[in-house]
Amino acid sequence: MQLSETSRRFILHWGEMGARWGVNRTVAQIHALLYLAGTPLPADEIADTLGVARSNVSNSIRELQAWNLVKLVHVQGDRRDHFGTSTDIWDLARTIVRERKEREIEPTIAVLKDLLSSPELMVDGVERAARIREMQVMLESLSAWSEEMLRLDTDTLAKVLKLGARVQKLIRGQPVDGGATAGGERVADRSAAGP
Amino acid sequence: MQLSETSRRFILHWGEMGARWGVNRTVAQIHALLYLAGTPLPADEIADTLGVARSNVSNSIRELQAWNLVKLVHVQGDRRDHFGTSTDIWDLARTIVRERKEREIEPTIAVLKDLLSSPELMVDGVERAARIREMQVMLESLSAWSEEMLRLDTDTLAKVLKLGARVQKLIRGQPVDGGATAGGERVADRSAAGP
DNA sequence: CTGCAATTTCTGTGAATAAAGAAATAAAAA
DNA sequence: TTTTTATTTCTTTATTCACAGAAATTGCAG
Repeated sequence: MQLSETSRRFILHWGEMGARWGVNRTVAQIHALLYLAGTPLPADEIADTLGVARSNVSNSIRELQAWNLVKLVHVQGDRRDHFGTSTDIWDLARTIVRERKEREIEPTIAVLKDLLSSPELMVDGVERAARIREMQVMLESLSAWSEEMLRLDTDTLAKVLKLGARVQKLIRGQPVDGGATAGGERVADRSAAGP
Repeated sequence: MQLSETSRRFILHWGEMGARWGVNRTVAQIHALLYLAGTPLPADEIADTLGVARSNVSNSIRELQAWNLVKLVHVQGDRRDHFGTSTDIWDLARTIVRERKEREIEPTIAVLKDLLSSPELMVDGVERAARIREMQVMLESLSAWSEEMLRLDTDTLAKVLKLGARVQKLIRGQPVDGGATAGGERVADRSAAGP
């Protein structure tokens, strides 16, 4: 496929962004290309268009499929596999958030819980244990919150975002529930956070 | 400093997580150590504790300072520089989000805007242009939303998270404003997003 | 069942990144 | 001012990662 200068720049930038967020540059570029194309593409065309090796595309596609970002599609009258991604950007965002949550946040919460249940936890003193606990509580909060957000359809999600921080006005002085607020018990000096 | 098994595991895991999100492993480990320690530490002690070169610590600290995560502190009766981080986990989360937003989201929005203002934009057809635009709109929404969230203090933020998706009930059928919802005009086939 | 086309897996190479050590600089005490 | 200690910067080495090409496998068609 022949790429316009605009498409080329878009793909290049997206590859760069991916790299900064721990995603392989080529993987990100391929996804950007499929998003822009809007229609499923065969692997060799992807390779040609981006100027990377066919095998590289194969592995990158496998990665994207593992992330549920790309699906195998068959096209009438063509033996080759075609690969496509959703053209709904909110769909894609949801998928990425969901996957990162499952692969990274949840396992981290599990590790923290494990550390907190260890019998030798207090060797370092209660303050350090409390900090590990605070981190766990925070990640749990974010996890539960994103879980709920992921269930919303695109239009509702967009509205919630638009409402933004104005939500706080609905909360002010109006307790959400009786539990302790996350990050409530702060420990240790804050000298390092000074101006 | 002597590390307990718990602390060691915490730091190792955090380094691993950092790596997955595009942060240098040592940089993440140093930050984890400072968070756990709760008190500012001199560079050589960090190097000893983590078993990395003194120069490596120097460079990593510089990086953490650039991220506004670590501050230089002076300790009475000690010539050496000490480095500390906030022990408020929500503080840290806010800082990380703010920095990533400024370094990566905002510049990306700028690039997309630039692409969209290019005279040769329509070379690829209106559908591709529309997809780039949708991405820009989404990032703008997220940016504006996070901007507002970052202003909230820890307690309010925790409450907003607890409220979670229940916010939607407040919205249902009750338009937030008159503008078009983000991601509204979907284009191209969705064949790739099948079951 | 044979042969071609498509695709994946494996392996070696090159590039980018990270880290160590050496050298240079800066700062403070004697 | 000299000496010692702390810190950074620069250079070299090592490790990791990405990628290409070759080899192997799969699957369809004749």
